[in-house]
This record gives sequence, structure tokens and C-alpha cells, in this order.
Amino acid sequence: MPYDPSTIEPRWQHFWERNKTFRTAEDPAKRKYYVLDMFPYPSGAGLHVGHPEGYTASDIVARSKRMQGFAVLHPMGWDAFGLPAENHAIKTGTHPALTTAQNVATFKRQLKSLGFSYDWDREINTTDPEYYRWTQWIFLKLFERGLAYEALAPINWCESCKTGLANEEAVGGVCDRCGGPVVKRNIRQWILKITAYADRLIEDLDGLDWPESVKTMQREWIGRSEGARVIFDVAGSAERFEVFTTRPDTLFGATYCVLAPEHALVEKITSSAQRAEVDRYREETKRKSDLARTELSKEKTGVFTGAYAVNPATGQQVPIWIADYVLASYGTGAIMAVPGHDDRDHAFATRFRLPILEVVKGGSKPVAEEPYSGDGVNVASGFLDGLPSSEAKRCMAHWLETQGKGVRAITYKLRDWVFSRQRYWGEPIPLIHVEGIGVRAVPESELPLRLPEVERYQPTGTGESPLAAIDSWVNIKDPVTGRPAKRETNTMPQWAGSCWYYLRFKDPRNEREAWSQAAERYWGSVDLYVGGVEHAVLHLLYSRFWHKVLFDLGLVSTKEPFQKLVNQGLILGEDGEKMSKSRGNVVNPDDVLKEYGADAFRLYEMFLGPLEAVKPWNTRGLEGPYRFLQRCWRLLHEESRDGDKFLGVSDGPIADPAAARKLHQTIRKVTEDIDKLRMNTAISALMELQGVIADVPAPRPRALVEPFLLLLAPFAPHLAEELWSKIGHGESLAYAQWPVFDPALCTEDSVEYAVQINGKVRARVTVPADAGEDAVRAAGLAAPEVASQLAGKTPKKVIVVKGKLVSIVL
RNA sequence: GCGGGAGUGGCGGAACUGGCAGACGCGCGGGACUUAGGAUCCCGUGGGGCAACCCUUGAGGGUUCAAAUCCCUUCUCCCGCACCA
Repeated sequence: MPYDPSTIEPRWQHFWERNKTFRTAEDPAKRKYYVLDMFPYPSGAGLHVGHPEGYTASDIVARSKRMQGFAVLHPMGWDAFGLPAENHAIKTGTHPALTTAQNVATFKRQLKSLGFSYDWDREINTTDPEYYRWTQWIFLKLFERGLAYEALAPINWCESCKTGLANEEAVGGVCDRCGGPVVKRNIRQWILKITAYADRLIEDLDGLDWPESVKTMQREWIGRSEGARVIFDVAGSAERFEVFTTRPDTLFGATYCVLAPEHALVEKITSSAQRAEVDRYREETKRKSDLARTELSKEKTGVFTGAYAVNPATGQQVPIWIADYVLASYGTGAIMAVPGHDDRDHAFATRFRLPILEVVKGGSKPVAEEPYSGDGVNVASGFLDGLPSSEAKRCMAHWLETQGKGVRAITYKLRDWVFSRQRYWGEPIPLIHVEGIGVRAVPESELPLRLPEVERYQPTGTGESPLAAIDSWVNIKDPVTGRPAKRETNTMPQWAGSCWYYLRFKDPRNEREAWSQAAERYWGSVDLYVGGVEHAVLHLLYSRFWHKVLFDLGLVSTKEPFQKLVNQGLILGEDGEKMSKSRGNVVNPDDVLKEYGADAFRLYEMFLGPLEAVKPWNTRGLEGPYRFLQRCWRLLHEESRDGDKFLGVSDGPIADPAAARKLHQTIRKVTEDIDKLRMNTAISALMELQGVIADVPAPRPRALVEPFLLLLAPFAPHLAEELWSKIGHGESLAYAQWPVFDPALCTEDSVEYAVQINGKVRARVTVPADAGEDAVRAAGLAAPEVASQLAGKTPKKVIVVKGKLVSIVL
């Protein structure tokens, strides 16, 4: 029988399962290592080849760390609440729990067939009441801390999903999930005060070993701006309004103000002459989707209100306009416009012929032509004249504060997290509304608050979830006062379950608490977190927020949940395009496995290129790793007509010093490469070593074969186990000791130097590795090709680079 | 527009801190074994030239004994953000 993954692989998968090889426990004698994959949403389509990329990388790390003596936590679970299962239920009437269970079974079978070393005893599912019980419990902690509040607020509403969305899910006015348009709608909401943690969410990024791009995305999403709020009085009225500006130094150049069309003051200050036009504009704005409103190319629009404000610095009256380029939801919903020094204000002022003043010197053109938004020196600014921008800012902020006309202020782009979904398939929010009293938490003893059975999953579209239709569930008595009460009928967003799953993995079967303190302490932060970059500002921001709240409550011992983050790059289709059903370029891992086996699949995905890079799939490329595995097989087998003959191994030392050297160099390289997640170059090194071992006559020395198999094991665990057992080991190699290299054995005893003359390689000389610089120089100059080129001339300069080359300059 | 990343053989990709560009693999060419080969093994494989040699890391310039790597200019592609005052 030649190398046959279809018999080897299931055998070892059963072996691992039967023996619970990868079951993990806290072990005070060992150092811990927590390596986590972002758990998947178990969709109906099953795994595609993108999933196993990150999973394979983390599995290689987990397996090698185990062999290096770490207690390794490497779990897997299911992020199973969410819309697809619910939409399927609406169409077919199948309960989402049933669909979810089927999908989970498929995913699990596929993951097992890839030989991942998960501790399946720790499997969790966010839709399991024993899990969401604790999701609800954490929500109550937030509620108790005043971090959850109810509000009737204009929020992002997806027309096709018929649910409200968080800001993070509606980027660019488009629904993150379905791509449909998002409109503003006033809906009663539960909202989490993530903004209270904005500064810490920024500051603590500094200590994390994350891709710089993800940190930048989070910083920009939080969008901290320092500046001042400035009070403008409305001329001839007792009304006043505040604006937020990052450039208080330009206040002398504020020649008009703009309110967001939705601003409450608009109603009161609009003059009767302007009333009709203002009303028309506000109506128009309301109808515009966010998408249309943020359309960048559009010319700015706006309407004069007929009212004037008083510039607190100049005392002059400036017109108040409304325009949709000012957002109601940011800052104070009102701005002072400084057209001389702001691009947007400049465009607006030009269009509506509003005055443009220069108050900061530094631009290359007159401000009437081109705004200058950089720093400079103040002019035409009264007491600020002559001050550089940074000082002028400070000076003006101070002046505003002493005059009672403003205060220093910080504003964030980040909004509080809209946490309600008007859908069925999510965690019920464990709150009740008691008549005459208000909102009360469901007692912890009553958790989990189970999702009731419903007849119709159809979202109502009215802003109520399908739960609202179940009278028996909704209408209850307040357990404290006995008064009539109604249950909260909104459910939580899908992000809730994933906000803390990494904590539950530490103690997944705990029935008394979400996790024990001992388990939490032992496993600490996730040491390596592997997943897609698409969660950069969603899951990764939300779970950091929850984690910090839990930290403040003394429930977790670290400030941050994920110490090191790696984003695997997308695998494209063979056509170089993103894999998608509609393009028909989706590769199904089941098909690949059938033909080449899991080991070849794993090797191939890792060999493709750097983990983080986007790279195209090429099914033909699988031949390389597959052939490599066959060659590994043949290190111990001889092919013959009636099946392969096992060759065994020989005892005694490695006779060939070159082979020993290659072995130790490879141990070093593979160990380092796994550490840096450079799996592609590690595999290349293993291929080279295989070639060297193949040149040693059979039976090949155990001393050479064993370490090779151990190095191979994290990458191709099935074949490695098979061969390991064939050379006489009764136990799995999963905990065998990782090979250690001997630095002395890594060094060559002679080195080839390239000899360059004027930068061109003209000769090669081989010199003993311990030769000194002078000896190397002499050997280089003595090379016959060099002597003829020199033709008796004396070189101007000779440079010796140790171990590399001799450079002769004529 | 702003921010980030990347351009290396026919293809995926290697190259430590500036030190022999093209590791490893795919593909391709030749050969061996074979009834057969789309299996396996061996040899070759950046381009040009009979050769000595010359050219080659998106393009152009520079620094250096030496540049894929550092500096300047420029082009292209990918990702993120996008009226946030």
C-alpha cells in the first residue's frame, strides 16, 4: 500500500478522539498558552477553504507548543445566533435551533476531518441556554453599572433585515450584513455606553501586539478630537447654542454658523420669511438616506434661517444656516464656520457667497481662493495676533472659559452601542418593565431567560420583535411587587455572545458561575488570536469594551482580552477574484480532502504564502505538498509490486555530518518560523531536510528520522503519527518532546565566499569556517580568476564580509 | 481626497540588520522505468548570446566597494476611512 491518506487520517482522528488526546486541564507545573480562533457562524454552506487557513496556522502553533511542554488551551465553538438561521425559519418554518444544530454538525465533521487539535470537551454554542444564561448575566452587570440605558433614539434601521443596527454595522449608509440601504428611524432601544470607555479603548491599544492597521482602524473609529465647545448667542433673542470646534484659534474667522437640519433650535429661530424654505429643506433631508447624504461628490446644500448669531470673539453678527453637511449626531450638531481655514466651510461659503476671512497666515494662496487648514500664525484675531496655532488654541480656550463663553472639550466619533435587535433568534434581554415603577432586572436566579417558542418568526417591521406577540411570555407579574409587568421583547445583537466566549472556554462546564476565578487567572489573556480582519471595529472593539467592564468589576484579571492578534489573508478563487457562489469559483474543502487528504490540504494552505497575505487558490498547486508527503512516506517504505515494504530505522548516530548539520539547522529554522507564523518557509525547510534524509541509504537512522517526524507533526499530524507509531512508539507524538537544536552542530565547517571585483562576482573560494579575516582576504586575492583580472595591479580596497564575500575594488 | 500595504521568473512565492537575487513548490523541457503514463524517479529551467560575457527585483535618478533592501521623483494595484467640524 503506498501513502494513503484516506486510511491513515480517519484512523488517527479516531485515535485522538477515543483517547481524548487534546483534552486540556490547568496544570500548575506547566506554563500556559492560549491560542484561539475566531469561532465561526455555522452557516448552511459549510466550511469553505478560507476557514481552515487561520485554523491550520493556530493548530500548528497549538501542536508545537504542546510538544514544547506548554499547557495549551485550544478550543472551538459556535457563534450561532443570527439572521440566516432566522430567515431560513421564516421561509421554511424550521426552528432556527434545528437548522443551527444541523449546520454545527456539518462544521464539526469538516473541522475534525482536517485534524485540528481542539479540545472538543470545551465546545460551546452561544445559542445554548447554559451559555446565554451568562451572556444575560453579563448584560445585567452592565445594566447595574448604569452602562445600559433605554432611549427612544433615531437609529440605523435596515429595511430588508427589519432591525436596528449599531453604528459599526451601518458603515457608509449600507447594512453590514445584507448590503441594503439603511435609514434613520426612531425606535425604543437599549444602548450600551461604550463611549464611557473611549479613552481606555484607545490608550490600551498601545500595549497590544496587533497589526498596526487594526489598531489604527480602532483609533480612527473611536475618533477622539480635542477642542472646545463655544457658546453662540442668537441675536435679538434669549436663545443660544453650542458648537464644537477643534480650532478655537480660528474663532475670529467664523463668518457664519451652521446647524444640523434636525437641530432643535431651528424651529425656534427661523424667521417667518425663511420658514417655508427651511421647512422644505428639512423635509428633504429627512427623506435622504444616509448614503445619499454622505455622497461626497455632491455640491453642498443649505438654507439661511433668517436668524443671526453673535460671534463671541468679535461681537459681530453672523448668519445662521442649516445644511446637511452638519451631522446632528456628532458634537453638538452645530458648527461655527471658518471658510478661510476649513475645506468644507470654504466650499459652502463660496457657493452661497458668504464672507471668507484670513485669520491664520501660512497658506500659499489667498484664502478666498483656497482655504488653509494647516497651522500658522494668527492675524486679524485681536488678542491672538502673532501667536502660533497651538498657542492660540490654548489662549482662546482659556479666554472662553474666563468669559463663560465656552469650555475645553473632547468629542468622539464613536457612538454608544445600539444593543437591541427587533428579531427572534438572539438572547432575550433579561429586563422587565413594571407598570408604574419602571425597568427592573430579571433576578439572576431566573437566568437563563429562555427564548420562548413562537409560531411566526416574521419580524413585525414595526420596531417590535416577534416576541412581543406572545402574550403569555410578555405579560408577567413583577416578582418583587406583584404588579403587572411586561418583558423586554428586544433581543441582543449577534456580537453579544462573541463578546466573552474566550472567557467561557476557560471553564465551559461551570454551572454555578460564568467562569471560576482560578481558571480565569490560570489561562489569562489569549496569547494568540487568529481571525479575519473584517472584525477590526466590530467584535474586537465590543469585546474589548466588555472585558474592561469585567475588569472594573474584578471579574477578570487582565486589562485586555487578546494580547496578540493575527489576521489571516483572504484566499481568492483560482481566477484571482474573491470566492463567491455567484462567480462559481468556490472551492469546497471536502472535495480537496477526498483527493489529497487533510495533511496535504493543511500543508498546501500554509505553503501558499505569508499567512497575512491575500493569495489565490490553485488546485494544481496541491501536487507539491502531496508529493512531499509521499516522499516522507518513502523515507520508511520501499515501493514494490505487492504493496510497500516497511524499511524500519537503524540505531546509532547519524553517520553523515552534513545530514546532521542540516537536521539541526532545520530544527532551528522550523522552530523560529512557527513562532513568527511563517509557515511557508518552515515547510520549505522541511522539504529540504526530507531531500537530505532521502539521500541517506535505508534503513535510515532513527536519530535523523525521529526529529524530522516531530518537526513535521504540527503541519501533517496524521502522517507523522502513522510513521511515528510504525517506528515503534506506542503513544501519540502529541506530547513528545520538541527537538532541540545544537548551535554547534548548525555551523558549517567550511564556507564558500564569493569574490567580487568592482561589484561583480568573478570567483568563488572555499575557506575553513574558522578562518580569520586576513586568511579569507588572502584566499580571495589568490583565486586564479582574480589574479588574472588584477594583472599585477594593487587593489585600492578589499572588504571582507564574514561568511559572505570578499569585495575587491580596483 | 486622507491613511496603510504591496509591485521580484510563465505562476505562488524566498532573500537575516545593505553583502552571491530567484530558496521551496507549481508549471514547462529532456531522460529513465513502463504495454501505457495525467504515477514515480533523475536532469534542466529568469532573459539574451555560439562563446567570453551582458542584462534583470514596476519606471527613472541618487547614496555605497556593494541596493529587491536606504534616499528622491514617478506609475500601478490592493485594503481601510471618507463632509466627524
